[in-house]
Amino acid sequence: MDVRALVGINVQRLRRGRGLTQLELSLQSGFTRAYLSGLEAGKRNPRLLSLERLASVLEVQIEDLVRRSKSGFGSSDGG
Amino acid sequence: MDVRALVGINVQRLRRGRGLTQLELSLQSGFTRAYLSGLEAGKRNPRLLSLERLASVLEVQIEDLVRRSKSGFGSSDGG
DNA sequence: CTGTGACTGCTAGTCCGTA
DNA sequence: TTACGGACTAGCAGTCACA
Repeated sequence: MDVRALVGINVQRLRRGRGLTQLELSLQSGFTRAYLSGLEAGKRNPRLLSLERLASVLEVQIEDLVRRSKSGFGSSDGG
Repeated sequence: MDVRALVGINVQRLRRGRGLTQLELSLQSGFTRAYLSGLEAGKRNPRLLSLERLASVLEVQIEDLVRRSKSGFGSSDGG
């Protein structure tokens, strides 16, 4: 699981959780809709301040964007 | 407190905690020493994958890099 | 309402020298 | 051991058009 995909999933979940469309989030965050689409798809490598901006609009901490959802706990990162 | 400064502080603390110099961290992470210097000073805006790389070398999660140290809890962000 | 490809401008990150 | 600045390269942010 790529971190980018992880962030994408979290953003989409958070966005939908707040009943927002990509368009609405784009308006509030200042990012374009097309960019958010790619972001949620895990195809983008956002900057720290971009993450901050997103977290702010979604009313969460940055750590909530990079945190793994619990669908299997413990990283099987053997090395 | 800027997020960039926050990350910088965390990186420096974690690095020193592991007894590493900037040079050693640069070797292990692949980033240049000059860059790490600016990063720890909070002057850089790293990308998500860069954060991941740093966290990996420091053996922590990305969230540990963006998390606020508890030196006064509660953001007075009235928002 | 959302995903994708080509394009342009900006900047993250590199390399080198100095204090 | 670390901080700072300038020129350079590669990759990303952001846009438009199409489905």
